Amino acid sequence: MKISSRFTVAVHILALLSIENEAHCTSEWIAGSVNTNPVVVRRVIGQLKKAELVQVRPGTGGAFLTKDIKEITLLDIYRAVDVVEEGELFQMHEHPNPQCPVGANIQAVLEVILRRAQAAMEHVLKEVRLYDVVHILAEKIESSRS
Amino acid sequence: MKISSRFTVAVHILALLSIENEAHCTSEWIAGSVNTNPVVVRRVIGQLKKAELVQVRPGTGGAFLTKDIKEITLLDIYRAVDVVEEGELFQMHEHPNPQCPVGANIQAVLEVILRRAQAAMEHVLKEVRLYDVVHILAEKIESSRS
DNA sequence: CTTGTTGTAACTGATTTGGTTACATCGCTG
DNA sequence: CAGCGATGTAACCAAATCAGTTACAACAAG
Repeated sequence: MKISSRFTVAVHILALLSIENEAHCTSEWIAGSVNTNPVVVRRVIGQLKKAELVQVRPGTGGAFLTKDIKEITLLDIYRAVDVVEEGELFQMHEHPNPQCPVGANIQAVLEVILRRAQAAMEHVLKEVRLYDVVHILAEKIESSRS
Repeated sequence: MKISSRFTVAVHILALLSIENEAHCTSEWIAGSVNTNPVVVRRVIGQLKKAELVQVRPGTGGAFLTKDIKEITLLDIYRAVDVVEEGELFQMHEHPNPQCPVGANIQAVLEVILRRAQAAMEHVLKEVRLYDVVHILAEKIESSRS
């Protein structure tokens, strides 16, 4: 089971908006970079708009960032695209037998541990800013140009 | 997107085998505690067998642990049930445009970061032994008995 | 030989995902 | 003011995955 590519696509889009900030970034153009369908891009951008990370010029089109890339963490993006419910990365089996001592208590025990595991993962995302991604990306682009 | 309940079910099963180690633990009996179908239990036990965490008495049936519960970590169980491929918790979108500088490089940049995030999560699982789960569980059972 | 259990295959319905078509809406521009 | 290009959204689809279920051959013990 994998976390939906919506998340990595969203990071791709935002990095693109940052690096190509002069361009007219239409959904079709972005879709060309991601290699997907423009509607998929618009759906993701819709979620990023709700999270107030981007705006779209009405009528003429084209998306752009609304925040400093130092102010956006990967966790913000991850939350924006709603790819994992808060505290529910791990699925529990519903209704274990309350008559069984193990069944009655296992969920509570696991919940604490698994939330901690999920939090550790999300903590890493929180520590990485879009700025860092763009920065590393720009370095790679620069060095591959030579 | 959630990680399959196979994992939490597997932990439930192993904790049960440890706590009720005198009982004749058939798949049907275990299914009664988990509240699922015996075949689901057998499937999970099949994976736990491959990982050499349990054995099943042939013919007469009944599963039992083959290791000390201090020697089994939640990560071992998580790997046994094969619920997330190694290093692939996050799905990337295939074939971003190599002509686009961002498309050509974004994957490599993200991979490093996302592997780190996944590793952080799995590290927490590695630090928790089945022993710890059983221990907390036994405490809860004891206190709820009063 | 009968009984109880396992291992496995096969099928199901539900859910999610990503892709696609279609279309109303809205600014810009000629 | 009419046409063009872009957006937002609904609707539908195929593929994948899950968990549940039925069915059955194999096996050990009594």
